[in-house]
Amino acid sequence: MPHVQKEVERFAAFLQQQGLKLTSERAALVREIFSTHYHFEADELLFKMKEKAVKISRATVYRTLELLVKTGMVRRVHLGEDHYHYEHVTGNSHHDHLVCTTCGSVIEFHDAWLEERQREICKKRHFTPTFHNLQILGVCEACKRKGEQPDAPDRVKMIQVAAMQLRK
Amino acid sequence: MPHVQKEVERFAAFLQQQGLKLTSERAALVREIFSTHYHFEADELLFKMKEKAVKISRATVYRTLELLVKTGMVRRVHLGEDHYHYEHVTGNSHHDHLVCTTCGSVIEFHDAWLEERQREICKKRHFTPTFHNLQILGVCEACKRKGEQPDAPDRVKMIQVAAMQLRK
DNA sequence: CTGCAATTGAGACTCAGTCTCAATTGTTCA
DNA sequence: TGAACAATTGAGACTGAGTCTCAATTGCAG
Repeated sequence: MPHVQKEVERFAAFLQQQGLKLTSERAALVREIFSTHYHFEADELLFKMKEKAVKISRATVYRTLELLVKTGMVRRVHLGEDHYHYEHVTGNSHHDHLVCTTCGSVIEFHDAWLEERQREICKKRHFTPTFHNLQILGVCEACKRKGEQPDAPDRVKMIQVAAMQLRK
Repeated sequence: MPHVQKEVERFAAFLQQQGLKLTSERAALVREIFSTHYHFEADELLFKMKEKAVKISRATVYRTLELLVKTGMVRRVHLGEDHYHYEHVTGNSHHDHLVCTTCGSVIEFHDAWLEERQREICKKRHFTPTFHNLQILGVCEACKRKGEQPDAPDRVKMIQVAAMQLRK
């Protein structure tokens, strides 16, 4: 990922401008976040850092995510029915999510028409939108084809278990 | 609210059909839920029942909400950036939400065009939708007019405090 | 190189929500 | 009507994501 360094610099610039410091922990987190494509959870990030033997505390992970959300480099999203997920924001535009309730996979999509219509709805109600969040829950093609197979051991659950053990 | 009794009966029918029982606690909760219009939180409901001197435990509140969600009489929604909220479902159709991030007020809306477009998007991706959740966050007309006033003590926070004290 | 504000880690804490289990209650059937 | 028994309840322990505190550490401006 050649862009990662650029993202670190973007964050550094923001920090400086706010009178904040670019610490090694913050840089490491940004590098990690921007070198993967997937949506992630805070604990999952914590876990990955431990795996790489980069020691960063839970508190710092959350604090850094908060800063990144403030800069707009990371977005907090609801997926499915659970707690928060995060996704990094690169130049590319806003998108929404199709979430498979069987396997947890996420398909991103963007639809200009949908966005435009939302703007119209807001205008009609004299509401000034700043952000929106649309998830469509359902069943993805692969799961539908597989039919009612017993729940596969899924990635999310495995991560949770791993994170729990770490916590000790 | 003359409809409330009808809702209790609807729930009773569902329970019977599942071999479950209509207890006084369940009936009281349904009556409470369907005699208010607003979105509510589980703890808020618990609090209201205590206020009315109807003793119902936290566990029962959550268990009953779960049943009501299963019947489709109540819907679980994300509003703003927090935990869950619930809303009762009467005959009327699905709707989405405009959520004011300043005062927490919620405007419901329904737009057939939006819904139709979503169906098309799903079809194109071979995704079988079962449900969706759209919130548009922003600033409502009243708050915009008031400008940048210091945060008013809001309803949500008050309820949380009250609920916390109860918990003891 | 120094000084100091910003930052960190460890772990206590919060809070919504879940689970357990003994005691209670609604319903079915005689 | 009443016995029998499964479903339900309440109290409180527990969980897990996220927040807070504070002493020790670190980045950076001068």
